[in-house]
Amino acid sequence: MPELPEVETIRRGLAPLLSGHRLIHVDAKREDLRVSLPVNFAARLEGRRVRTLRRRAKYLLVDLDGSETLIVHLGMSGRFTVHRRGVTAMPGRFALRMTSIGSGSGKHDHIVFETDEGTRIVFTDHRRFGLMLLANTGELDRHPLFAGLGPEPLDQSFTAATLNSLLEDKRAPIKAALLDQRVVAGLGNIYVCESLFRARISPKRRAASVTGVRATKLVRAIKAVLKAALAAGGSSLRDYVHTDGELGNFQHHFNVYDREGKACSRKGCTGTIRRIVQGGRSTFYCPVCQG
DNA sequence: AGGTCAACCTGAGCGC
DNA sequence: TGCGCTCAGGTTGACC
Repeated sequence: MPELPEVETIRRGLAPLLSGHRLIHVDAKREDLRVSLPVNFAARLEGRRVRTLRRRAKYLLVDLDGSETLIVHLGMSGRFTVHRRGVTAMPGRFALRMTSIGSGSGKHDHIVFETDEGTRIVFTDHRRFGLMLLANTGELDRHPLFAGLGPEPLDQSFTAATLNSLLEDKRAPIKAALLDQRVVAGLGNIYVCESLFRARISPKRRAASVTGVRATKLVRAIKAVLKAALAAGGSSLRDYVHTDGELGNFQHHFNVYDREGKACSRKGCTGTIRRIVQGGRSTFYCPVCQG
């Protein structure tokens, strides 16, 4: 599930449960995620108080007292489930499952956090492409995971001029360039496809040729798509269908993603959504709108 | 140097 | 019911 809108939705959902609270117990049932957990991971977290939750690109950053930050990446299948005593729902929408049963004993439940309120937050990741690391809060910008990241697409500083300078000289197709986290940080396959559709730019177009009005439209489209997805609480796909809490519903607003063979949704367009493979990943687009 | 692709891992869905 | 194949929201390291 996790591109920028999903990670941000999770951040907003977890923040009130974690900020200002102490981690009383941490249970690392499995250490071999994409990167092995730091040594003594659980022991290093137990007793620490959470200051704030931030997000950079698709990373969730949990600032702890003692100037350390827990870095979390959800990979392809990572998710958090919240279990509160007797509580089965929370206001608002997030891509979190709220339940009072079955806490943390599933086959792919890898890490369980318990706070001083008795809230249990379970990290589940069946493909184990996610990661959790610890780093000094003050040195995050220089951390190898963050040093090369491009701008946040929702920042004011992300403009057509910014995008232009990032794309010049790039011979790769615009689709591949936008997936490159060094160009823009936080976009994934869904929102790249949706943004290119909204800007009516062919995914096959050479990145360096996206200039002028095209760059302006693309930047606007990226921001609009991300904001709409955020307002919907992100997208919930596939393995999320069995969840029993409030979930994001942006998947119902997809114009191209996973819509191969379906009619283009743009009014008056008679095109059919096509699926092609670029860089080993599916691209969905309307050959009429995005010719 | 930059671009492309396989690999990491597990499960779901499909055709037979 | 089961086998074999393809595909999945991401990232990275090896290769041209």
